[in-house]
Amino acid sequence: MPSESELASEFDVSRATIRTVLASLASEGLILRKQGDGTYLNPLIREVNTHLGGVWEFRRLIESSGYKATIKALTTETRVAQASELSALGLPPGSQALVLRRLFFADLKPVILATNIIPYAMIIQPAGPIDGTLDIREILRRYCNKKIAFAISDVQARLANGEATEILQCEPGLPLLQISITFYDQDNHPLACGQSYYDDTTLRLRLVQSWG
Amino acid sequence: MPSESELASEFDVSRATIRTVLASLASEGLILRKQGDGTYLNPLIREVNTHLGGVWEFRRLIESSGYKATIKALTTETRVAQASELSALGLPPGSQALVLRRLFFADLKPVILATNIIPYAMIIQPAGPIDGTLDIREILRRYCNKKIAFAISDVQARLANGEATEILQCEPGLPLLQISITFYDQDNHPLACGQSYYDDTTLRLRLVQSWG
DNA sequence: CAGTGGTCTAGACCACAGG
DNA sequence: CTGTGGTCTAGACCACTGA
Repeated sequence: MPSESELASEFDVSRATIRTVLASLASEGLILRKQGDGTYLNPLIREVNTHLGGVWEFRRLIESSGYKATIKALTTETRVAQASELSALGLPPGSQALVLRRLFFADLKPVILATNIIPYAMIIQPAGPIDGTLDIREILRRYCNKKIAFAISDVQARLANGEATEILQCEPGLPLLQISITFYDQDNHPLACGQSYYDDTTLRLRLVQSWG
Repeated sequence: MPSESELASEFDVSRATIRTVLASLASEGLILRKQGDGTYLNPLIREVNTHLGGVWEFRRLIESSGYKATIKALTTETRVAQASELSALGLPPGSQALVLRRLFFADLKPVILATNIIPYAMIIQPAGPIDGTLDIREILRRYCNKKIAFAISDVQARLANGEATEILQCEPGLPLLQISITFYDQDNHPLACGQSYYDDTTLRLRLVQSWG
């Protein structure tokens, strides 16, 4: 790649500005920087589908694995939140929540079953019909006017239960990745949570980590 | 937290220097920054054991989950590398490799069974006895004079096989997390690879991801 | 040796939040 | 309005690499 100075003069900005951009690319492992030598593209990066732990961006994850991603909204219902959801979202018992059930396909194969829970009180009223094929970030932005600052996720190995085997069309007893995630805003308030079952036989969860 | 200007004058450096540090902390989700307001510590960060996808730093992972980490070196042998190892490491068929087998304990419970493969040709000769309790980064640095630039890992759910159930003292058929990783240097050459089985019943793999 | 990235300075202006 | 973080400039010196 061109040197920092060359890039700086090419785009007519200071070298410091170029450096901030390159630093963020390097932290994701997209480029490799060698002091005294130069900056190089990482040729292996095409094989990676997850950067910086964004394990829940399923659409991008499927597409960067070379499949066509389609999202099918299974159900959109309002119900009383369960105990685990109440504690994750910091809600009082009996709170209503919007539950989005979605299925992600890689090409035509169902690979991820995702359930997202949003406190009903957080949704801007009047709540029109919610587009279940949207990214969770976009849903929170559009229907709740909230912005995700960070998320905490648990990754576990779980056996497929009855419902998951049926929807994902897999054998009972197949081990699946279970991803439980909670999204927070900048004030540390939980915005939404979710639980996903990930069939890793077709779609590998592959991530890169770099050391500057 | 103190403002950028305050920190700059306190440590007698420029604000740009402070910003570099804070930016790296924010990218790991350790602090939350709000324009027009201030910088805040993320109080939830104690509950997270993995930052930036460092899913293979098992010692740190165990300790940050509140357990005492001990590492037991099971075996250290030199053998012909297997097909999957040859392809991961870019070696010709028949190459010798050093195989490190290690067991990680959380308190007294075995939680992670890790196997690391290092090309024999990469080890600085004469090879003394290798300390199997060292971090893989430290092993590569000390015995190979190599530095890891980045790593690519696959995370999958797998059923415990006979050997893993025995060593990890778990039920046969228990789903485990399988982490397959390859380490690379700055020139994109593979340095080592590894395969680990992770019992997530005691130790949760919990990671944070942030959006600036 | 010349050129690279790594680090740093001392300013500047802007967008934004809170009182 | 003041103070915050976000962005940027135009320099500087250093450590390191490769020829």
